[in-house]
Amino acid sequence: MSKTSAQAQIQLREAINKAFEKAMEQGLLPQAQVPEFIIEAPANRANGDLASNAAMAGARVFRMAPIKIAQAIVDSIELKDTLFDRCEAAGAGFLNFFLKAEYFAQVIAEIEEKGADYGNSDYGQNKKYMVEFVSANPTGPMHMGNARGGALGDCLAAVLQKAGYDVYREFYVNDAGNQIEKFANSLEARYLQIYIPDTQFPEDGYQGGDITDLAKEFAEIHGDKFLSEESDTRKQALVDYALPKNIAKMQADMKKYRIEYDKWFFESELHNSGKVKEVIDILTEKGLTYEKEGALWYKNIQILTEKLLAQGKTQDEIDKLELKDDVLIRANGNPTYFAADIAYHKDKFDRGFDTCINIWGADHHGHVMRMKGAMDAIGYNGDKLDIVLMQLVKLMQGGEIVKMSKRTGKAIQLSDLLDEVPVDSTRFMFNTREANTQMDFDLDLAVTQDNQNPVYYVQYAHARICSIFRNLEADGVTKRNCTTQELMLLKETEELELIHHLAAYTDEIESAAAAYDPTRITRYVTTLATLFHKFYNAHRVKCGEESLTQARLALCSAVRSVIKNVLTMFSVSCPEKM
RNA sequence: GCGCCAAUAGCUCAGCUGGAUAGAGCAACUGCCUUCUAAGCAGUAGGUCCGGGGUUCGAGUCCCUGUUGGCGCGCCA
Repeated sequence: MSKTSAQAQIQLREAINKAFEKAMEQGLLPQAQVPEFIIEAPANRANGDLASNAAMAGARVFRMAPIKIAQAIVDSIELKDTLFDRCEAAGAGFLNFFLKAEYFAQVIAEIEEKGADYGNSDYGQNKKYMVEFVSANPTGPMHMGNARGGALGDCLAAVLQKAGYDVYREFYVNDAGNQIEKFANSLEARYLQIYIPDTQFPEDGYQGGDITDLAKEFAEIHGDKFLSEESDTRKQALVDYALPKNIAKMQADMKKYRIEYDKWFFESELHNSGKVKEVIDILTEKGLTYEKEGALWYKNIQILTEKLLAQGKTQDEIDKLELKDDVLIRANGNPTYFAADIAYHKDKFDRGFDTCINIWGADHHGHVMRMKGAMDAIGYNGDKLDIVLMQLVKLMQGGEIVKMSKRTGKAIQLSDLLDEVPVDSTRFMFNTREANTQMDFDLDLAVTQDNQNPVYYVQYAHARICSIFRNLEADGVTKRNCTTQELMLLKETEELELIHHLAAYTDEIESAAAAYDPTRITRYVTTLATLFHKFYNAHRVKCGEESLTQARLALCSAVRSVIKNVLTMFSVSCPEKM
């Protein structure tokens, strides 16, 4: 919470509590427990700068009409040494509070003083948080879902940092296991088809054109010499060629998308280091595994049933879920993805993270409960694993749905998107919709760089302010430090609305962090731009009065500073001219 | 069948822990540039907040139920 707005809230809460006490002492209210109440900004400023439901919340305990309680508080409240000017009882029993002009002046001064640090919070108490996001399979190109996950994950990480968490970004590369075998089989088939056209392609293979291309490139380098080799040798050579290429491409794409990971974590390391075996052993020691039909199973039903019973679910409700046990080691001896994922998350917690956040596609939601349960099962706290589920992106082009799939070979890839749509716009647009909502991404619209795009609207406000400064400087008017008295000249509705919104920034950061929702900040900054544009159209900075001009310059400077603050945090550029 | 997510203006979506007259953008219509960037602003029009119950001073928001849509329920990841 910003210092000034926090100060106001604290003062108000205290004043209301004291007013309750005083009103009870004086017999205006019967003796009772002071109720819980909230303080909020009313939608309509005619109802004050801040409002409280304290009187309505007390209706039951005081056994009085809310409006009468409100009146008692108004009569008893002392606001002399606060940032508040006055208090009114209104409506059904609301308490409306009006701020003094000093408050608004103080907000501007605070933003000026803090600059790029404005909005920083110690909310996160420097806790170590990992955000794992994108983590696309290296068997094929990244798609639109990865694009959304990248923008949401990276900006969530940025918001958490701003809110005072110690944040670590990680990409999990599934460079082992079943899908790599499929990858190998697909590559082999495409390679063989070059020389033996009627070679059969595996039914569950990856049909994307990228596989054919990789096989061709491989053939151009090595020719037909792998035709005579053993299949295993041939597949190994193909994977050794293609996998690093795919991974390098993913890394290049992420970089282009302005995402810098602290670590690219390779699944193969978990297998090679014995960490997968280790967690399986732990589970076995705890009696949570059994063998059936040649495979090793994990007692998911038992673990989740215990967990859900502890949460107050009934056995009947749990039975309805039709829980199933999971395989850890297949009959063919290979560990499953699930086994590796338990080892991966154990490793995360072993690295000292307080909380691990994963951004997953909604199609993985079935995995959430059992993954958390598995953490509990190995003796860790599954509640420290938080999953943000992201509904899949529906890609629209020419009014039709473009089905995205690695297997159709017709998917629009992340790299196509990055070639066509500016990164600023892509990152911003994906942060205009909550993870929870299904999202249509209109490729035609995104590709067209027009003014419908909210990112331009925000950038334009910034450029506009820069232009004001340039023009006034050309006229010999330079911003100087204002006194509090001068800043108190900002009295117009548009000015005060703007300052209110500026003051709310730190709160917004904290609530976005708490909700794991960076899209709130996108909306925040869009609203900030709107309020600035309204102010700009209603009033002139260069208005003929020196002090007021300076006060308005200070306001403009504060708005510019906060816009830049947000855009920089989200790695979106902030042009001074447009 | 079971579970997860959703349903708010013609379209895309906000609405934060329940609060005062449900908001914005796009699309439509009307205005505003000889004065700091019109990529902007002001205004008009547009709503049974999916239906039905319930909880209370008060419900778009919470609970129950039904309907519709997306996703999932593998020795896939």
